[in-house]
Amino acid sequence: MPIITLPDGSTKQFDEAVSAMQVAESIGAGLAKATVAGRINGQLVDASDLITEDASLEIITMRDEEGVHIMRHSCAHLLGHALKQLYPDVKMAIGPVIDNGFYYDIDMVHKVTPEDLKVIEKRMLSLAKTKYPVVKKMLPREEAIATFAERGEDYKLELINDLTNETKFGFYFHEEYVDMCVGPHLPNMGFVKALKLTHIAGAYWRGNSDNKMLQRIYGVAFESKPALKDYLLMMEEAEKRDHRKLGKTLDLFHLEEISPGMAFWHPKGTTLYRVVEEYMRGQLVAHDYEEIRTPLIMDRSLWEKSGHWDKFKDNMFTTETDNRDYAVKPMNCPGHIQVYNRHLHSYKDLPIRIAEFGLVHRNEPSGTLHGLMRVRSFTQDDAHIFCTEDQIKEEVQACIDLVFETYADFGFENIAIKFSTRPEQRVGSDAVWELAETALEETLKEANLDYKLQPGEGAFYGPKIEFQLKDCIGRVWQCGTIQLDFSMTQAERLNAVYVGQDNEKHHPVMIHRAILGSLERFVGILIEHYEGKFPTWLAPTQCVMASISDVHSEYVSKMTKKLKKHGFRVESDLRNEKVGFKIREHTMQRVPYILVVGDQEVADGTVNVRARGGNNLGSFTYSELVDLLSNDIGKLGRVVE
RNA sequence: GCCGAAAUAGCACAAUUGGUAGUGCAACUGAUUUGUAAUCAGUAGGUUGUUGGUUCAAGUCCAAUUUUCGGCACCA
Repeated sequence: MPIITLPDGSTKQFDEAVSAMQVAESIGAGLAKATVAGRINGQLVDASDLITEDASLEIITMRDEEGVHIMRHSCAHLLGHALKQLYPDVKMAIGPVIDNGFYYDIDMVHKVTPEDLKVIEKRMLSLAKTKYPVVKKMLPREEAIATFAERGEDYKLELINDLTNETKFGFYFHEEYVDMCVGPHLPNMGFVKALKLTHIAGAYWRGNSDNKMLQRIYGVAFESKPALKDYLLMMEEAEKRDHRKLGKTLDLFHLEEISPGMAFWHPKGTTLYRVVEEYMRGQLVAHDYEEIRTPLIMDRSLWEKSGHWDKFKDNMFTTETDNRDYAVKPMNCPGHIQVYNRHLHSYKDLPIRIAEFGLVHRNEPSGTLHGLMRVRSFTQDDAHIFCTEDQIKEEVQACIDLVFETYADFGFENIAIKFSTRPEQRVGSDAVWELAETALEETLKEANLDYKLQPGEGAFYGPKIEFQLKDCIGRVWQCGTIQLDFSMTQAERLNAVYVGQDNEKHHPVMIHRAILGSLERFVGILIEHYEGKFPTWLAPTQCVMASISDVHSEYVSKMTKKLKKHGFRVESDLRNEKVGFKIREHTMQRVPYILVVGDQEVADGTVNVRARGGNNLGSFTYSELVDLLSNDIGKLGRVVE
C-alpha cells in the first residue's frame, strides 16, 4: 500500500503497487498524457515501472530537461526501428544520448549516404507519428540472449555476455523492433516531433581501434519543431565564426598542402599572434619566470633518456646528418633540464621557473589535423618549475591563479577543468604517482574548483590538470595544463639535482605548465570566441583613417603617422573611393574604429569616429582620440559587468 | 592511422545524359573627387589538387595518390 509523496508535499495512497503513469492518471488526464517518465526517490524510472513501497515521486514531462533527454534516447531506438525496416541485415551496436541529440553505431554492408539519411529520417518521423506505445519488459538472461540471437544482433549479445552480474535486462519493444537499455524511455513515440539526422561517421566498436569500425549515424532532436529550427539556425550562425573561415576573410593565416598542419601566418594574423605572445611575456615577468630559448633539433639519445622516444617516436620528426640521429623537439622539457643542469643549484634557489615560447613539431596522425586547433607545428607558452615537494602546492596554486587571470584578460569565463590520473603506459612507481596525484587533487580541492576526473588520461610521466575552452560549435579543446612530474629529474632519466639543507644532492620536482597551451590553438579559439571582432588591444588593425577625397590625404597621412608613433596599429585609406565603400570594407574587416576625415575635420583639426557596430561617436581631437584608444586598449578583453 | 565525403580563377559558387569551363566579389586600367555598409565602364585571370587509364571526346567515368571536411582512435 504505497504512499506517494509528490513534489508539492501532498501525498496519495494506493491500494497496490502503482506506476508513475498511474499516479499521473489519478491526478489528471492531461498530466498522464504529458508523462514521459518518473523520478522515484531521486531515481529516474520508466513511467510504467511499478512502485511498491512508500516513495517520493516526480512526474517527468517534456518540460523537464530529463524529459527531452529521454526523448532523445528513445530517438536512438526509433533510428534502429527505421533502419531495421529499411535494411533488415543491419546489426545494432550502441545508441546513446549526446548533447542535443543521439547517435547509433551500426554494422552493415551498405554504406549509408547523406541521401539515405533523408529516407531514414522520413521513416523515423512517420513511425513516430503513429504514436505507437513503447513496451518495456525485463527479460531473464536466457530469454534476452534468445531474443537477440534470433535477430542476429551479435553486438547486443556481446554486451549481454559482458554484463556478467546482471540477471535481468531491460527490453524495449518498439512494435517489431526491440532494443536493450537501462532506460528510461518514452511511454509512446508521440513525443518525438522534431528530429534531424545530421551526419554519418566511422566509429570503432567499443571505442577500441583494434576492433571493427562501425558506421555511426548522428541525429539531433528537440521537444518541438521551432526548438529544432532554432538550434539549426544557431549552428548555422556558429559555423560562420569558424576560425578557418575567418582566417581567410580576415586574411590572418592560411594552410596549404605543401606543409600539412603548419600555418602560414599573414601580417594581420602575425600581429594578433604577437600581441598574445607579448601579453604572455608580460605575465612571465610579473610572475617571476625567466625566459630562455632552446634548440629545435637535439640528439636522439636525449629523447631516449627522457622516455619520449619510447612512447612517441612514431609521432616525432627526425633528421640525420653526419651519421647522427636527431629529433625535432616535440616538447621543451628536456631542453629546459639541460639549461637547469648547467649550474649546481641550492635548495635556496628553488623554485626556479624557466619559460620558453617553444616551437615544437609533432607528427600528428593525418586524420587529426584541424585548422589551427590541432597542428603539427606550434608554439607552446611552456614553462617548467623546478621545486621541492614542499613547494608543489603553492606553485600549482600560483599556476591555477595565472590561468584564471590570463583567461579573464582574454574574455573567457567558461573554463572546464579536468584532472587526469595515471595512464596504463607510464614511468615512475605507484608510490610516486600516488604522491603526485594527491598533491594536484588537493590543490584543486583547496582552490574550491569544480573539476572532472579523467582516470587514465594523465601524461606518461605524471598526472595533469587541464583547462579546456570551447570552439564555435561546442567542441572542447585543451588549452592550459599543469603537470606534475617526479620522474624526468631522476638520475636514470635527465638527472636534475639541487643541494639540500643537508648538503646532499636531491632531485627536484618538475611542474610542466602551459597557460595558453598552443599559441596556434589559443589564437584559433580567440578568433571564434570574438567572431573576429577582437577587442581593441588584440585587433590587428585598431583603426583605419579614411579620407573623403584627395584634398584630405595629407592631413590623414600626418595624423596616421602621429598615431603610429604613439604605438597604435592604425592604417590610412586614401583610395579614390566613396566613403561609404571604405566604411563597408573596414566594417567587414571588423576594424574597431573607423576615423573619417573630410573638410570639416581638416578645418577643426579633428577626426570623426565611427565605432565598430555603427555608432558614430562624433568629432575627436587628437588627444581625445588617444584617450579613447588608450582606455579601450587598457581594458584588455575583460568582460565588464 | 581508420570510416565516409569533397577538391573548378585570390574568395564564394555554376557547368543537362561525357560534347567550346562560366557568374559574382576581389585584382588591374580608365573615368569619377565622393560625408558613414557597395560609383560607372573596360581588361585580365584556369593544363578543373596530382598521376595514370577508358573514350572520337573527360571538370564529368575508372584507378592510384595528396590535401581538406565530418567523426572515431590518438594527443607528451
